[in-house]
Amino acid sequence: MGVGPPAGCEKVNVKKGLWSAEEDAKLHAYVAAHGTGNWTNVPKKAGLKRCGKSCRLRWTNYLRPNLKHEGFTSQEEELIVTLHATIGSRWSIIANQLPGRTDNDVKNYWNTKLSKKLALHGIDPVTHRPISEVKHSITTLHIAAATSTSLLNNNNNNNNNNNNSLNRDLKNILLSPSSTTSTATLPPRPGRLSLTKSPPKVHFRRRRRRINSSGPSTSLRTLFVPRGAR
DNA sequence: AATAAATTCAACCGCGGGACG
DNA sequence: GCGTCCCGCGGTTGAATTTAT
Repeated sequence: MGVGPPAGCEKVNVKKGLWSAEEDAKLHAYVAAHGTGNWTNVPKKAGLKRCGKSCRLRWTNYLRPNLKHEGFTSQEEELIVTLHATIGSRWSIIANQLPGRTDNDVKNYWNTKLSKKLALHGIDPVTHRPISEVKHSITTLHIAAATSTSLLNNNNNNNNNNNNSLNRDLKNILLSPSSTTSTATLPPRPGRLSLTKSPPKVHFRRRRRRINSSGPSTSLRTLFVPRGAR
């Protein structure tokens, strides 16, 4: 898995980069005639020098009908912030709540606008807590790190066993520069799934179900089901 | 007007995981 | 159970565009 390029993407003459209007028209015409499904074969059948993955992305993020291409409304903004505070960067789930928006749209909008907007208002965009509160947590963490370092140094004197690497890793986590700018090592906030960039996927897992549609092809539906459920 | 810096966003990448033979 | 195919996701990149100097 994940070894080498996806099928159809290994050719040297496969085009990359921005799509031309002509390519868009070809893809649009193909999907209109045959529907979506098995993207691997789409480039060949549609007469495109692209890999299937690129075609799928172009379709889902840009050409698909009913997509909104105008700016986000304040209501949409509010919903994104609320959902991000609850479930973190699960862009596809957030986008599902916003008709006409793609996960890529939402992700880009968050990264370029909303996170900065929140920071401007003194809200940490990762934790959604006031930045002053987060800074206090970081200071506390630094004190804890210093204490840990001191303890580790004492315990490791004349001791060259396997625990050294374990302690070194612990030190690295506690003392890493990222811990001063990120809350990844802070304890989870009650009522939230996680504080990390990608909340742990213990609550949901993606399941795809092949469904028979009335259209010219079958397609897959993504479902989110609790872990352990079949 | 020139150009450097910042911003935007479409597209790419790598990976996880379901379907299926 | 295993291997392969394929799709979808989140993170990242970089070209195009805009803004600042």
